[in-house]
Amino acid sequence: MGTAADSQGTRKGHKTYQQIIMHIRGAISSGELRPGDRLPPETELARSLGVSRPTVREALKVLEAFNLLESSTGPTGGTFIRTLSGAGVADSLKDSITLLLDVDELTLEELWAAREAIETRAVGIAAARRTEQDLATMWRTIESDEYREFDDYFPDITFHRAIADASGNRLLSLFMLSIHLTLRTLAKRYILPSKSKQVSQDQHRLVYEAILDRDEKLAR
Amino acid sequence: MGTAADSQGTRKGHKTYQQIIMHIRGAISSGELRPGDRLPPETELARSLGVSRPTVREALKVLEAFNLLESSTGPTGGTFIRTLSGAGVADSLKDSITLLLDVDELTLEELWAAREAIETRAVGIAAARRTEQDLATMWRTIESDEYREFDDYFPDITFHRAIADASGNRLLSLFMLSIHLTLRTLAKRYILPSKSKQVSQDQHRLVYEAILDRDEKLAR
DNA sequence: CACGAATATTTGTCAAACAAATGTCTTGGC
DNA sequence: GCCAAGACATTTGTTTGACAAATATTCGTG
Repeated sequence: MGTAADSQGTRKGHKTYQQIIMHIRGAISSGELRPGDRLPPETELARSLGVSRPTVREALKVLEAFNLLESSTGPTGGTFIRTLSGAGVADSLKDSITLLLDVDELTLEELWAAREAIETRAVGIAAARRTEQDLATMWRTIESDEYREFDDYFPDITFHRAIADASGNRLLSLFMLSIHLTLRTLAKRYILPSKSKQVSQDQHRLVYEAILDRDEKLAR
Repeated sequence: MGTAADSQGTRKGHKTYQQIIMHIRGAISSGELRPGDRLPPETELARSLGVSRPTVREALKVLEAFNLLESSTGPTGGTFIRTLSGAGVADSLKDSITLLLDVDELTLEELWAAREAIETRAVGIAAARRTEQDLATMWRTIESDEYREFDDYFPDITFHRAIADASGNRLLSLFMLSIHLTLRTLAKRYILPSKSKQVSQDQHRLVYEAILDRDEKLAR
């Protein structure tokens, strides 16, 4: 068996609501259910699955919490398959990382070091495979007005995301984004001393130019 | 607002069951509820919160799916706070990554490249700050019989985890573990051509000796 | 003393209903 | 004919009450 209990009861699932979770999850994995698709109403789902509505709902609420479904009321409402995105996963991951920090299963130093480690690699990869479009995006984030107004706490995020995206690796981007979201969450709790925006911006321009020159070492 | 919808309704929570999720989650974050603690029975919880039991259950099932709670029946049973661990988060993350792969929001190449990127950094950090105990653990994984019997598909996992652990960064370890769990899951689906175990083992010994010598470049 | 059955407790599931939200349709007025 | 306001229909959200299943404890009996 796995080192930890399998989340979502993906393995055993002898409980009814877990079987339903597996069922719907599998349908999404196989492409049988695609983003935008609408599930039958809960009562009908319950009937067709041969279970009661509360049991169906327990399953739906779990899948909803994992950003796989979304529900709304009304005639045009219902339960819909969400568009799966790294951003959604990163947001969930942010919650988990925040919790680990809260219970001291992780330190702020480790979080920061991980950010540095991943970003360093991402910059290296980005420098090697950058495209004109990536450069344009990065340049825009440095120049734009929106850049400064984006977030009082971490205006950096947009820029760092651009770097991660330029690496062309969506998993690294996901990890980076989750770390940044966590930092932003922390910043909202304890008002961190805001770094000088101008200094930050200058540093960004240096990194940008290094990537422009494909100079991996300098970029790091 | 956030770039993506906040998972678990952490933000708004105008739906009752989401408020309960927030409530319990907050109690765990603040340390009010600690691992091993037992929640009141569902009926009593419902009464004290002023809601119905199905509503309470929808919240509990979500928290259970996130590996924060576990339930069992019987007099000694009930709902308990789980010990939060990176392993649990990594396991959940594995499910999400697997789903992203299924719907082509991620490629196997990106997964593999991310593993390489993170591990490379982890090895570098590990080489710089390795302890005798870390070395002992790594050596044991190379030598032990258990090492070979651990998993038919990826006996590497134990060794790679030892590397990540030696980096002293639990977040990097978490990321690494989630990637390895994903690979193992994929390996179980499609029986991958098994790499030569002896070759793999020899490579591991080389990495080990490099870390022993604190030679960062060679380790990479 | 040992062992099995009754028992108590807690989660798991079911059933039927009402409340809230939200489009759609109808109807009345102009 | 057109438009707006209210009635209506549909779907999720929530409540109530009950029964089933699992399981540790207790009690009774050999």
